[in-house]
Amino acid sequence: MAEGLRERKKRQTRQHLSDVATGLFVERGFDAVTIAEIAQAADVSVNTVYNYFPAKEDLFLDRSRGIVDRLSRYVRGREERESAADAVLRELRIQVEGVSPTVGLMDGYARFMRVIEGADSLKARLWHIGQEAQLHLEVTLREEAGAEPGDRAPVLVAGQLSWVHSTLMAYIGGEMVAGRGTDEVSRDALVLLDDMEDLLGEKVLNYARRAAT
Amino acid sequence: MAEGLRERKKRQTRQHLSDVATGLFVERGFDAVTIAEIAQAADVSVNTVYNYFPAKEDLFLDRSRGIVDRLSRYVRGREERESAADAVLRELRIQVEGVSPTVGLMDGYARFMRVIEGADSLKARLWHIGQEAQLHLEVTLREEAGAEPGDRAPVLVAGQLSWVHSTLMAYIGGEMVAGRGTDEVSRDALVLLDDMEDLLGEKVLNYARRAAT
DNA sequence: TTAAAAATTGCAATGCCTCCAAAGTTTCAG
DNA sequence: CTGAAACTTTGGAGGCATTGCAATTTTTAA
Repeated sequence: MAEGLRERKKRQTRQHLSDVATGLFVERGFDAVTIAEIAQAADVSVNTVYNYFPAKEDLFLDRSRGIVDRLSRYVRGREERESAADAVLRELRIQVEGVSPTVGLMDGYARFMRVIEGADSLKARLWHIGQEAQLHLEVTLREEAGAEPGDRAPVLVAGQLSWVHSTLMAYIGGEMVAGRGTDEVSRDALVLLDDMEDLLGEKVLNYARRAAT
Repeated sequence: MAEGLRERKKRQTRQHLSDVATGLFVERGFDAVTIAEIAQAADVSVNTVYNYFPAKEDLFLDRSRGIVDRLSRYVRGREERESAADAVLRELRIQVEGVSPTVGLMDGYARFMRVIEGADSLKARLWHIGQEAQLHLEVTLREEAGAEPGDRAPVLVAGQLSWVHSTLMAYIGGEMVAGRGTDEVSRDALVLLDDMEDLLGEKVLNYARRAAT
C-alpha cells in the first residue's frame, strides 16, 4: 500500500512540531514557551499547531502515550505458569536490566523529567495517561482471568500493578533528575522491584496465572 | 481573643464565594460557569474572587483539601498492637460503617461527583491533593517507624495505603453517581475494604506496628 | 480624628484555545 | 491532463482564566 504525499507530509509536520516544541521546552521550561513561539520556530501558523495537537501538553508528551497498553501487553504475553504480576515484574526487570529508554534509563531523561517537574499541567496529563493505562489493564485482566462482570478483583489487581509501574517510573525519574548514571539507577531500580514484589500480597502475585500446557 | 470585623467579613466572603460557585457548578457544570458569572452572582468583582482563591478549581475543592492529613492522623492515632495499615483500615471502616459524609456517604454527593467527572481539571486537582496526602503519609510513616533515611519502605507502604484510600473513595463516588443509596453503598464498601485487606501483603499489614504497653 | 494598613475594584494585557471562512494543496475519476 | 472533491493551512475574531498595576474604598489603631 503506497503512502500518499499528503500522509507523509502530515507525519513529518507532526514530528517536526513535536521536536521543535520539545527543544524549546527543554531549553526554557514548559510555561515559558508560548504556542506562538513554537509555531514561529516551526514555520507554521498557530492554527496548524492545533490541527495536530489538541493541547500544548500533547506537544511534549506525544510519545509518552505509547505506554497506555504496556502493562496490558505484558499480561497478555505472559508465559506458562506465569501470573499477571509475574509477567509484569519479569518484563519490567528486563527493561531495567537492559537499561532501556522505555523506562527512562537514558542520557537526557533528566532534562525531560525536569521539564515535567516544572509544570503541573504536564504532571496532570501524565497522571491521566496512567489512568487510561490502568483502565486498559483492568479490561485485559478481566478478559484474561475470565472474571464475572461483578468481580472486583480485576480492578484491584490492575490498581496494584499500575502502582508498581508508576512507582518504578517515579523512582527512576527522580534518580535521573538527581544526576545519577543510568547503570547505577538500573541496579537500584532492580532492588526496588524486589522490594515491591516482596510487598505484594499472594492474591495479587497469583492472579490470572496461566496453566501449564 | 477578639476577632476583628475584618477577619469575620473575610471569612464570610470566602464562604459565600465558595457557596455561590459550588451552586452554579452543580447546576450547570464546571466548565460552563465563568469566573465573571460567579463574581456577579456573589456581588463582588472578578479580582476579589482571585483575592480569595488562586484558581477556579479551588472554589469547588476548597473543603476537599482537608483530607491531606487524614491518613497521617489515622496512623499517628493507631492503638496498641496496631500497625499503620490496621489503623487506616479500622478508621476507614468506622467512617464507612457510620455512613459518614467524610467518605462521600451523603445525599448530594452524587451531584458533587458529577461535577468532578465532567471536568478534567478538577480530577487533576484532586489527584494533586492525593499526592500531597501520600507525601504527608510518607513522612509520618518514616517518623512513626523510625526508619533510616535510605529506607524505602515508608514510600512503598504510603503508596499502598494511599491506594486503599483512593480506591475506596473512587468506588463510593462511582456508586453514588450511579444513583445508589448511602446504606447500600456503605455495605458494599465494607466488602471492598475486606477485599483490599485480603490483597495486601504481610509486610504492608505489619508495618509500623505499635508495641503493647 | 486621622494616618497607616488592608481589601476591593477597574483596566489592560497575556496566553490557551475555539470557531469560522477564505485560500492553497493534493487526490482522483473521467 | 483536467476539474471537482477532499483536505490542509491560515488569518482573524473572540471567549475565558489568570496576572499586574494603580486608584479607590474600608477598616484598624494610635
